[in-house]
This record gives sequence, structure tokens and C-alpha cells, in this order.
Amino acid sequence: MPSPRPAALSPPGRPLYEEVRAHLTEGIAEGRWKAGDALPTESALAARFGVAIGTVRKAVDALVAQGALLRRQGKGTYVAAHDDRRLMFHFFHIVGAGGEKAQPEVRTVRFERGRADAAEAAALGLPRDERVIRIRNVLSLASRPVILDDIAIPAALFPGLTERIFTGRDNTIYHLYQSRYGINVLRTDEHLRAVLAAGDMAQLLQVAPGAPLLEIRRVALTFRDRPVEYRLSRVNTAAHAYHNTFGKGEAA
Amino acid sequence: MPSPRPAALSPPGRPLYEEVRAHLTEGIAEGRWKAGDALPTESALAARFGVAIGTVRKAVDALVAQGALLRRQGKGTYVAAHDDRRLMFHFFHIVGAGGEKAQPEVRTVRFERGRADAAEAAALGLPRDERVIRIRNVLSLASRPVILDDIAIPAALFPGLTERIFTGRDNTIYHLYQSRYGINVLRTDEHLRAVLAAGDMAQLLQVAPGAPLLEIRRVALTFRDRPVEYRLSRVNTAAHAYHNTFGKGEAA
DNA sequence: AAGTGGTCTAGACCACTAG
DNA sequence: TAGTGGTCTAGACCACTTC
Repeated sequence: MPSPRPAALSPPGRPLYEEVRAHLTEGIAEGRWKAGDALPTESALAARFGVAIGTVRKAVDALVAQGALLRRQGKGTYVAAHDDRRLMFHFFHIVGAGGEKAQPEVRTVRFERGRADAAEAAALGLPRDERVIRIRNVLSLASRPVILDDIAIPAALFPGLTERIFTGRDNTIYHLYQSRYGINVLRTDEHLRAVLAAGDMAQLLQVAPGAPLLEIRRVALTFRDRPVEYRLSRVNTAAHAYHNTFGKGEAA
Repeated sequence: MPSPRPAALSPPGRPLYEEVRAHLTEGIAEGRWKAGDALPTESALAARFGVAIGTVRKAVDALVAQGALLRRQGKGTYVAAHDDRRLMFHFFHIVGAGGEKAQPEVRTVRFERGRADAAEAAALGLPRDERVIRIRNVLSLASRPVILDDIAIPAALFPGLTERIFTGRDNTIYHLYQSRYGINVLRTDEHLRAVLAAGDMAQLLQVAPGAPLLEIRRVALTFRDRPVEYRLSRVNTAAHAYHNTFGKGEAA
């Protein structure tokens, strides 16, 4: 049987499953389906888009691989939420000597509003002097300060965010972005350098000035590679390390 | 039509495409198909394994995602080779200020045989005192030394490797492993720390003692997560950075 | 024109989850 | 038992490469 192009997805030129994927992406980015929500069943989606179920599956496969969706056999397909264990550590790469990831304890030492400086504007794709919120956190592992985070986010994306709300969260920061503002962090882009501790940086991390620290400049991105957060971290790697793995899982 | 389990792939319990994938993996790991070789066509594989072509495609999809295979439309499916541009930089993460990756210039300053110390034995999964080859390289970017690599590989895996062969290569080290010894590096596992330059380390990198350096401990793995190389790198990040991105590519 | 991988369909059955 | 995603099949047609 021939396959006339379905009406529900007009613009041609790219594969049908890409069209479907784009439509699903749109729905999530717009908040039509929120974190934790179940999507319509695959057969329902196939009917709605006028394509075969296999085509829907291929689109969903891509979004699952990307981390935007989550399948649960026998139940349904869900918008990934940053509060489950699996995603909790997806963007947290500091491990102890034994290689284990521990839950960090967060202390917010600064929360202020200001205007983007050159670095922040460039990283966040904002005009210079756009309003931003700046947060400084100290993260401790086993009651010892290990990470100093300086976070900058566009104020326009986080209306009404206060220090109380921010420090009151009982979850990761990305979960806060997601649950309260519908912003799903999907990708991060990081640049790492070695630097020397100095000034309040050294003081907050309780290391001597001149001690080596790992500096991480991270931009967090949501759908369509839109930047939502710029974060400058310094890590005391005396007892911890940044762990990274390249290439996919094996089985064989 | 029902689907009786095909005879060519007896052991049940896991999906057919996993079986197919395992068989293909085996073929590559054993060297039956070497880097750059074309696999049989998908329909030929389907016939050989007694499965539908869609099942073969799913298995091949996984290996392509893993980086072991490479499709070229209209031509065939090939065993990925470390000498093409795409893979060349897959495991090289040092970028300049502008974010660009440059081709490093390699100078080998040491090549010797010895026996595994504790760290090497643990990283490579070898018994203590197993024979290893140790290589020290200085990598320069724009004629300035930036990276100091100390590489340890199990001598048993690289029979007949000499300094001449090693330095005579006109490609990446991983390409040498692959082309001469049939070892495909598929995955790396890295731990990063900030350290202070000292001794010959500082001298070779032309930095002052006490300068901050990025230390990378990398284990390179081949099929079945078998370790093939342990590498201790120190990077002068004054003018360069380690770049890392988490989460897949977008389109939408 | 022939052969390859790339897309898409339609439908069967299995495995898991819930009421 | 009913409904979900997971696997598998068989075959059509498209896009690209090569001769």
C-alpha cells in the first residue's frame, strides 16, 4: 500500500518521525504536558498525527534518548522529571574517592538581583544589562564544603523567584526550575580549568590561598538550545573528582 | 503470521536484536571485520540470522549510536575507524579560548617497558607486576606545550610495539591501537582534578612550579568494557579548557 | 540499472501494570 | 481482564551511490 503524506503534519522535506518529534517537543516546551505527566498512548498519538505507530515510536525513542521523556512499560510514557533518582545525578559529576556520588548539602550564602555583565550576557544570550538573579551556594559533602557555585539566571524567566522559595526547595535546583517555571534542563555545556584559590573563594571552601581548585563554567540549556542558567563552580578536588564517561553503555 | 524463534540465535531470554547485536559485536571484537571494512548488507545479515531486516536495523542502530559502526547511505555499513575526522576528536576535549579544537603536535619524550604499579594494575585490571609499556608525550597546540601525557598499556595487548612504530604513526594513538592491533577504543572513563605543577611536570609544560594544572586520569575501554589504556594527563589550562557537553543533540 | 541504507506501514504477539 | 509499552515481522517505496 502506498503512503500518502498525512494531513496533520504538512511541512515536508524531513522524515515523518522528525515532524512527530518536533510536535511532541513543542508540546512539552509550551507546557501542554508538564513534568511527570503522562503523554497520550502511542496508538492515540499515531491516530492524531495520522502516522503508523512505529513512526511514533521512533520519535519517542529519540526523545527518551535525549532525556526529555521516560517510558514505563505497562503504564505509559512520561515527561521526565528532575526529581527521580535517575535524573538527579545526571548533571552532577562530583564523586568521592570511592567513585560514589553523595547527596550534597546546599547552603545559600547570597541571593541578589542585578544586571548581566559581559560574561553572563554572552553565556545566556542576553543583551548586556538585562536583569539577572545571582545566587551563591556552598555545597558540602560529608559536612565539608567542597563546591562553591555562582549561579546567574535571567530574571525574566523566573518571575517572582525569592530567596525563600529558592532555599525552601527540597530538591535539586533543576527540579525547582522545572516544577515552578516549567523549564526543563536538557543539556549542559561545560568548560573546565584549573585555578588557584584566592580571597573569599578560599575562605568559603576552607582551603589555603594558592590551593588548586577545579573551575567549571556551565551553561544549562533547555529545548531548542535556549540557555537558562550560567554557573561558575569551583571545586576542591583534594578528596573528590569530576567524573566523566564518554561513549555509550555496553552489554554484549 | 507467528514468529517461531530462529535457529541461528539459540539462547533466548533477551530480545532478538540484542542477540544480533552481540553477534556483530563479537565479530568486530574478534577482528573478523576490521576497522574500515564493510559489513554484509542488512538483508544478508537478516537472512544469516534468520530474522527480519527491521530487527537487524535495530541492532545496527545501537552499534552506530555506540560509535562502533558507521552507516553510509547507498554504500554500506562500516566498522568505525579512528582516522576519520568525526572520531578523531571524539576523545579529545581540549579546546582553545574560541572553543575550537586544534590538531595537537605530539612529541614522545619517553618510551619504556616495566611492570604495573598499584595504580596501573587497578586501572587496567591486571595483576600487579604484569608487564606494561609506559609512554610519556608532550602535546603542543600552536607550538606551545599544553598537555603532558603519561600512558600505560598492557604489553601483552601490544606485541612488538616499539618506540619507532609508536612515534612513526601519522595519526591518533587510538588509530594506531586499532589499525595495528585491532583494538577499538569505544569508551573512556575519566576523573579530573586540579593540582599544582611541580618538578619535571612544570618544566615540560613550561610553567612555574605551583601553577594550577588540570589532571585527568583516563581509562580507555574496548568491547566488553575491557581496559586497554591508562592515561594520566596534566593540562595547562591558562589558554585552553576541557570541554564537555551532557545530553544529546537537538533539532526541533 | 542495480544495489545499498532510510523511511514508513499494518498488524501480530509478548511482558508488564493495574483494577 | 483490559490497557500500556516492547518486540518482531513482511513488504513497500524513497534517496543515494556506483557502474
